[in-house]
Amino acid sequence: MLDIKYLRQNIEIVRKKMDERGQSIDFDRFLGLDAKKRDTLQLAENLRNERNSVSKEIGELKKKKADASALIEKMGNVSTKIKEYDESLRVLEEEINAFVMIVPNIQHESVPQGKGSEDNTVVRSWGKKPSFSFEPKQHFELGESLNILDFARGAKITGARFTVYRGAGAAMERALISFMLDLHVEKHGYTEVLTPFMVNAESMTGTGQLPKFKEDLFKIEGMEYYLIPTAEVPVTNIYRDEILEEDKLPIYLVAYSPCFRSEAGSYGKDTRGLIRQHQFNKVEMVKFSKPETSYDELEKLTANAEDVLEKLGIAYRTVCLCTADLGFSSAKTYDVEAWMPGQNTYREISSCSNFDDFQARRASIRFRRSDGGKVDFVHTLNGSGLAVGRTVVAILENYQQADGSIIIPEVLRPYMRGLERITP
RNA sequence: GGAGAGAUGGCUGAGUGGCCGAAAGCGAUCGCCUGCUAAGCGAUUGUACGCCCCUUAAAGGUGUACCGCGGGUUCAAAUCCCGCUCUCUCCGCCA
Repeated sequence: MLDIKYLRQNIEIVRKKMDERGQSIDFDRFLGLDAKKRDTLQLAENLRNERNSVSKEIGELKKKKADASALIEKMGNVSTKIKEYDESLRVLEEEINAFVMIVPNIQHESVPQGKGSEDNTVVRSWGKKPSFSFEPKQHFELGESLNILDFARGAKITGARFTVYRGAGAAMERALISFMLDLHVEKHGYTEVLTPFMVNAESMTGTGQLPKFKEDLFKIEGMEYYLIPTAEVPVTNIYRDEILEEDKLPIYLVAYSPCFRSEAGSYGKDTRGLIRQHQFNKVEMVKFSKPETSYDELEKLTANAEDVLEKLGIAYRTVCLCTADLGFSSAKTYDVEAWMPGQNTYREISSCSNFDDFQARRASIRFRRSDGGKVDFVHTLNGSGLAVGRTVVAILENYQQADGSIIIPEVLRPYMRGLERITP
């Protein structure tokens, strides 16, 4: 969420920024609520002040066995009035809170303006797209004919958008998870964490999934627990409601987790294959940074994601999302898109974002500056490193051979008992 | 699942209705002392929000709230009552 004080004082800037994002938000209503709240707060606090001092007098009178009944009666009325003010404050605060919770983040000045994904700008590309002497197949055809992906049985066991992996397919998924974790830990300086895969409502609110995106989540029946849509949620919330020491920053964490998404609103999209599943695996990088270095950290984080594809030898391009395509909580996002020959297109395989202090304010993650002891919000960042299922897709499609077999990228072989090729 | 105990500041820990935003100790910061270190002495040491001051911010002043969370009783709640959450111990069950 945005800083209410900042919002109050810079309303025109925020209005303009939200226009650029294609958001129409009733800021006048907010200003009215905010002014009314502060007036009411002032009245309530003045009464409390009176009650506090008179109550002290009453205590002293009683100690001297003097009569205090007049004061007690008067304070009874004051207390009733305080309760009334408190009630209207509660209502006002609820409305203000509901308002600020659905206002998106303010984009960084370097974010390109645009009206849709066609306005995202390509910032770089890497690698050579493979050329084939045959018509390259899509991953689901390859996976089914090699008997390593079983969509029909996934659908039988659970339903649409669930898949059974078998043999070398299952092994490749697991190998990728280990390979990615090892790379980020050994080469990029991250600490591995393994977190709960269900979280409570506070955690979902902290990272911005709640209250606005409830319909995208799976909720546990009868409990206030949700299945995580990304490890970003539990990992970022590790430090919720904490004040960190400046010398601990930046903190780099990397986590594997399955991700659960309802994919409401994407019916009919990517219905075949692994691209869009209700449950998929992901390795996620999360950073907690000082504000002054967070944009450098974003560049490094994105490079860390790209490094996975470079090690696997898969061509990619990196795009900077424009104002219209930016996620709710993000101030700036790079998507890394892997080349998928079977689909003859680039597909998103990682999304790396800087949230500035937007999540940190919601989740109350702060740090104490070592000079002066001032407490500030940290900046949080995260990025996929990478989406594992989509990486399997990229490998199958890029490394397919004329005979339908798949060459396994060299870096992955030690994680797959030395297997070099998947054959029918 | 059953029974019991507990939750106070960075940490330990006192506090059963007003003198408590909270003793004491530890830690930390600054200063003094000392050839250095240690010891010793003194001071400071939570967060949030409102208002004043101010061009803004900071600093400063002032008010309010916060003793796990949410309600209640009372002129007045860390303290009494109710509900919840979490932690610990014992029993049961269990990978």
